[in-house]
Amino acid sequence: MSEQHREEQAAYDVEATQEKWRKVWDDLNPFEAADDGSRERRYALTMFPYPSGDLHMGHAEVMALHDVIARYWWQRGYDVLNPIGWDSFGLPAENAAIKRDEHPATYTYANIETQAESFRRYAVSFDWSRRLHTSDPEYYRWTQWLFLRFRERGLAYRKSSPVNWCPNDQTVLANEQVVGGMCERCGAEVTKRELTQWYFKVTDYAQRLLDDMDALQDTWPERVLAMQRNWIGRSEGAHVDFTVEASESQPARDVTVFTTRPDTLFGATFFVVAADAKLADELCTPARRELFESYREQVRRESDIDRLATDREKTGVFLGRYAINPVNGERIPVWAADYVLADYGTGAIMAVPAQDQRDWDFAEKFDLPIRRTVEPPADFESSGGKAYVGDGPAINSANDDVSLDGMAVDEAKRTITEYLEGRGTGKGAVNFRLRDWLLSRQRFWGCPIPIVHCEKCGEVPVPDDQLPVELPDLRGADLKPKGTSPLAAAEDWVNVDCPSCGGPAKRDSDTMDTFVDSSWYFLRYCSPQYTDGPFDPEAVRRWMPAEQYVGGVEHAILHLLYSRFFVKVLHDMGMVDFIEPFTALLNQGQVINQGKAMSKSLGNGVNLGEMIDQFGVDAVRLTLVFAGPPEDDIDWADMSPAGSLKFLQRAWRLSGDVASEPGVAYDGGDTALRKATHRTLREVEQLIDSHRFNVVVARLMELVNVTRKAIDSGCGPEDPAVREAAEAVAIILSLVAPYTAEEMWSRLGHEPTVAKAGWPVVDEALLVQDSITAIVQIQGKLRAKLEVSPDISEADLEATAMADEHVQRALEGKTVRKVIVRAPKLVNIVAG
RNA sequence: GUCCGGGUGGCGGAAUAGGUAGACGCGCUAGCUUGAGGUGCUAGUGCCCUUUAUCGGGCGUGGGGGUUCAAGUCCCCCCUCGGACACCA
Repeated sequence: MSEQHREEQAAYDVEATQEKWRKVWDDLNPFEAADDGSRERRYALTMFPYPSGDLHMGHAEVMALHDVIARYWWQRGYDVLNPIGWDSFGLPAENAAIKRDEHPATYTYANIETQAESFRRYAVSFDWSRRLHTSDPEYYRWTQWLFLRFRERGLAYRKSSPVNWCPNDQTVLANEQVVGGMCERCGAEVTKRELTQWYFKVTDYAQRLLDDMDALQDTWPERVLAMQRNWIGRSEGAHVDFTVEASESQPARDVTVFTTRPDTLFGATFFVVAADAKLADELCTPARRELFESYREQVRRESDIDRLATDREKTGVFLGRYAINPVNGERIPVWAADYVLADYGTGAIMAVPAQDQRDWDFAEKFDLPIRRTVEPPADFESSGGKAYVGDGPAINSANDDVSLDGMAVDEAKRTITEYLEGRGTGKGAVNFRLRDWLLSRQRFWGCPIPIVHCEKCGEVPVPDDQLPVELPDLRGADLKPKGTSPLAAAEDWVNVDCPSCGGPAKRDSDTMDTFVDSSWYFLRYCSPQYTDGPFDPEAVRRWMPAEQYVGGVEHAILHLLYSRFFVKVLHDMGMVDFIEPFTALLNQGQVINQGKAMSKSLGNGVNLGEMIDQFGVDAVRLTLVFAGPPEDDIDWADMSPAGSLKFLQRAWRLSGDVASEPGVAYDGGDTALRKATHRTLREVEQLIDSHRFNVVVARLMELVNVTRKAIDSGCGPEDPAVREAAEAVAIILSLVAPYTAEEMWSRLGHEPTVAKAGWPVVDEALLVQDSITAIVQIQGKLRAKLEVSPDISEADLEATAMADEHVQRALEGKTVRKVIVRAPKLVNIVAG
């Protein structure tokens, strides 16, 4: 082979190859779901992107991993639904547009086009015919429709309460969007505001959201399930009624507390109400008023971030009142403090300092009594013990009718709860941390809430036949956040006739949280053009639930919890027949650089476009898939896209060396190579099922290596087994590197597209091994390897092992005590 | 503090019905190719000892203990890194 020829053989033109096949694929359009019942259906779903800027390394990783699954399903002959769309409403687009003095729609749709083009170049096997954007009226019409149905079921309602307020974005935030006291989007410190807002009643579904996770136990990442359980925060305990004594100017009243430790009721030595709760205000005596109000001011000024500081000094004020402990009649002082949360439980607690560290700290600070009602272990006090939260016999816990003394915590809880229930002063209760989902936003770029407020009729839903309530254009208007929705200023839009009485009325001017849009998009994909409802129930029955959902762990709570909630409500409405939307979930890791998340401030960002320009789409995809297990982070600094490109060229070169004709019978081919090919195919099948894509690549590399050897120094390029192997390489490679695979396929004499070549049928006969390497251990240490028949008897294997010269030498002067034989793989000799 | 993951060569990572630790790749070393560099190709590469080269030996999966003929894998204790939640009564 001449040098020049070798040079030509050595590499293909990455750029030109991409150009060439892009056009061919556009014409072939191979990835539209047939949905005709001819083949078994599979739904491969990936979290749809938010249209800010172009695609980045993170997108590249998810899509590379997701596409391995989708493309494998195609090869296996399934009818695959692999749709794409954009989560195109939302604050970041609105903020960016304001900054650029553009309309959010202009900015958003321009970004979508850029991203769509990048996805096509990146060669993800999407069904482009089902593309959707949540900001299209055809889509949000049904978001509004769903909102109205939820409202009819009492699951969407308005209430006034203190809400999380982002002073920067000038809008409210759901609890889930406050991260560490900061706005999830912009990082500003979140404050509180009293506002009337729309909520979804997720709390009605708390128990079911928790229970139904059992079905996801083996197919969702444990940490996501743990985070959701944590967020739902179910705790069992009891409600206990305390009577707060009358003061000079105020009547007596009952106040209920929630506790998980009703067994410690005899140890309650004071009573605490959340300082920012209405209850504190109501209980406070006139004499303590001034102190209380100044304390409350101080609490309100504290942002959530201050409250997060650990080891904070306890603060509080006495409210001048006393509560009566229902089991021992004791008068205990009522305090207001900020360590009790207004929106958890009832906003009031019984304080049991002996068994709760927070109460202990408070008692110490304000010199309040402490009385143990659970006996700590003997060495507890001497080792500086404070609050004791462990198990132990109850002490000091008896009145004339009931005694807990001597009981373990569980038994004491049961006993006291029954006692309280019998007396009507308490009962067993379950409490959840989960709050209702606050969904209204005072911003422009979102789905309008389809409600009209009429002075006469009150809240009036916009009739279904008048949907969608479209966003007014407002081009040129000032969209800057002012604390009320910019929609409120669009007079032509806001002022309408009441749909009920025809009188003057105003539209609700808030828009919905974008998480509402994304809670049902996966259903819309099943029938994106459907006009009689949000989705065609038949289409959804055919495709849902999605077999595989791929996306980032950042949505572990928000999006995934809300989507689960939506599906359960739709199930109760009889619109879907399943209760969980996503059968399996895969959270890919992050792409980081030099040990740190990529960021502008660190200047360690890796530009996806540049990487693709330099190494090509396939090499970038291969690098991301080969880097490690999909759920682990990838440090780009440790990766070698140049090495990936090198491998792709090696694989590609095989296709040029195959000397047999397409369609040749493989039967007569070299058995060793055929075995390697079929073993690889079987292994790859299993590896993909268990998401070990990095190992798939390793096995593929091995197959390329043995094929290379077969060509150069084995059976030679004419052998049909070489063709079989090269074709298998192209098909496996098509899951990760579609351009190179297509180029190989073409050079092997086939028509496009390799993506639908079909997975080769594994010949079981070729998986049978003629011989197997048995190992011989002495004292558990490897001493010899034997090539033996796979069905060798135990006796024969032992005899062969004992006869081996290495074994003989190692056993010299020793007595064999015991021989363990596991035919055909192992012999272990114990000698001494 | 609580919960969830991890700790395997210089690096990314393979390997669990307990049975050859380090597959595959990166990097590195030597050689060939080349005017040079790169690419490409061949060989080697866990650590230590022994040997001219063989042959061979010892040690090795964060640390310590245990179960077992046999432990990266199972059990107990500890160290450590990462993530999530965090005054949730």
